[in-house]
Amino acid sequence: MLDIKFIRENPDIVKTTIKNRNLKLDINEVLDLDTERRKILVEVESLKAERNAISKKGKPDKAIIDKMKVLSQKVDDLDNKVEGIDKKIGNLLLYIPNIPHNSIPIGSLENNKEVKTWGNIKKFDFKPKTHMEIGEDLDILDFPRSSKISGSGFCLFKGLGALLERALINFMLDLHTTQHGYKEIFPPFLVNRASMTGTGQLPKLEEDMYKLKDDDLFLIPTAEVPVTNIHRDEVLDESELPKYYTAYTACFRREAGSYGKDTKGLMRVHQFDKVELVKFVKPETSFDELEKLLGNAEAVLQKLGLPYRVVMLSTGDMSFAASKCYDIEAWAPGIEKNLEVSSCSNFTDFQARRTNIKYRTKDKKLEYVHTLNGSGVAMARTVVCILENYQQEDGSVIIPEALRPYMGGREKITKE
RNA sequence: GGAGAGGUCGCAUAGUGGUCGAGUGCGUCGGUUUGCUAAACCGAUAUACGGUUGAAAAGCUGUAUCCAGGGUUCAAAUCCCUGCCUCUCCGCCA
Repeated sequence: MLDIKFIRENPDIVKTTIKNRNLKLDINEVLDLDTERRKILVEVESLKAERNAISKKGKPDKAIIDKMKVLSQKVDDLDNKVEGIDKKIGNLLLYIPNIPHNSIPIGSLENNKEVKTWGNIKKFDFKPKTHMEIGEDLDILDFPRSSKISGSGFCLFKGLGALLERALINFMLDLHTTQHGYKEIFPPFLVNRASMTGTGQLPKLEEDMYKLKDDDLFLIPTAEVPVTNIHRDEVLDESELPKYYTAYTACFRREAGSYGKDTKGLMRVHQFDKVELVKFVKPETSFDELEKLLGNAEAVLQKLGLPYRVVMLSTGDMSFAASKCYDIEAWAPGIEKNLEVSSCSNFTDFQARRTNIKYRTKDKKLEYVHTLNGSGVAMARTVVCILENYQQEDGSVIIPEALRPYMGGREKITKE
């Protein structure tokens, strides 16, 4: 969320932001409430000062107690008013988006800017199969049975398919920890309400989350949630920054409201594996750190030899917490689609304010850190791309060289 | 799951209703002293939200915060209730 002081002092910037993001939102209500709140604060605080002064003198006589009763009643009333206003302001602030960086295009979906492509789209001498067909033919993906076990939108990996999944997890974690300087984290997959609110999934997106009602716990939709919350309500020292974390977790998404869209195979499933990258950095470095983060995610696809493009999202297409965001889309020749396998964002201090993560500067001041995260990368769709890009006419799938050490030296997936 | 103990400033501790403007020790920072170091001594030592002065840096000032949320009271760190977390023991368990 934004600082109310910033909104108070820069209403025009905020209004322009809302317009550029194609949102309909009136910040005048917040500004009016803020003015009213400060007016009441002046009044109630002076009453409290009076009460404290009397209280300090020790046991009062009857007349003074009567006066204090009246005074306390007034304080109560005004306190309730302030509390009510605070709640309203808090709610409204949750819907005011982050300020986009001035390097990104203004507009919506069609204004997204392709900033890079890598690799060559492979030409096939035969009609390439979809990953569903490949998975079934090789008996490594089993959708009928995952439906029996759990319902639609799940996947059962078998044999070398399961090994491929495990190999990808290990390959990515090793790459990020040994080559890119990230610390490996294995967090809880269930988190409490405070954590979900901190990273912004709640209260807006509660419908999209799997929830354990009896315990008020949520299944994480991404490792971003537990990993960012590692430092919630903490003050880091400047010398500790930047902090780089990488974590494998399963991710759980209800995908409510996306019925009928990309529902086939592994493109949009309720549970998928992902290796996530999370950074806590000093404000002045965060946009450089975003470029590095993007490079770390790209490295995964390059080593796997999967062609992709990088898209800089426009103001209208970016999540409201992000100031700048790149999507990486890998090509899947079977289903003939670009699949989003990573999204790398700089949230500036938007998330840090919400999660209350600060750092102490050399001259002992407290500042909010900047947080970033990106997928490095999301597994299910990457499996789609590997199967479809590396398929052979005989039905087998060549294993990318980078993964072979993780698959017992195997070079090919064939029917066992 | 059962029984008990506990949660106060960076850490450790004191604090059974008003004089708590939260004491003390340690740590940290600044200073004095000193050939240097140590010791000793002196001083400082939070955050948030307001108000106000100022061009700004910063200052002055008020309020809140003793795990969290409710309650009692003219007045709560202190009394009551609920929740969360930690520790000890018992039970169950991969």
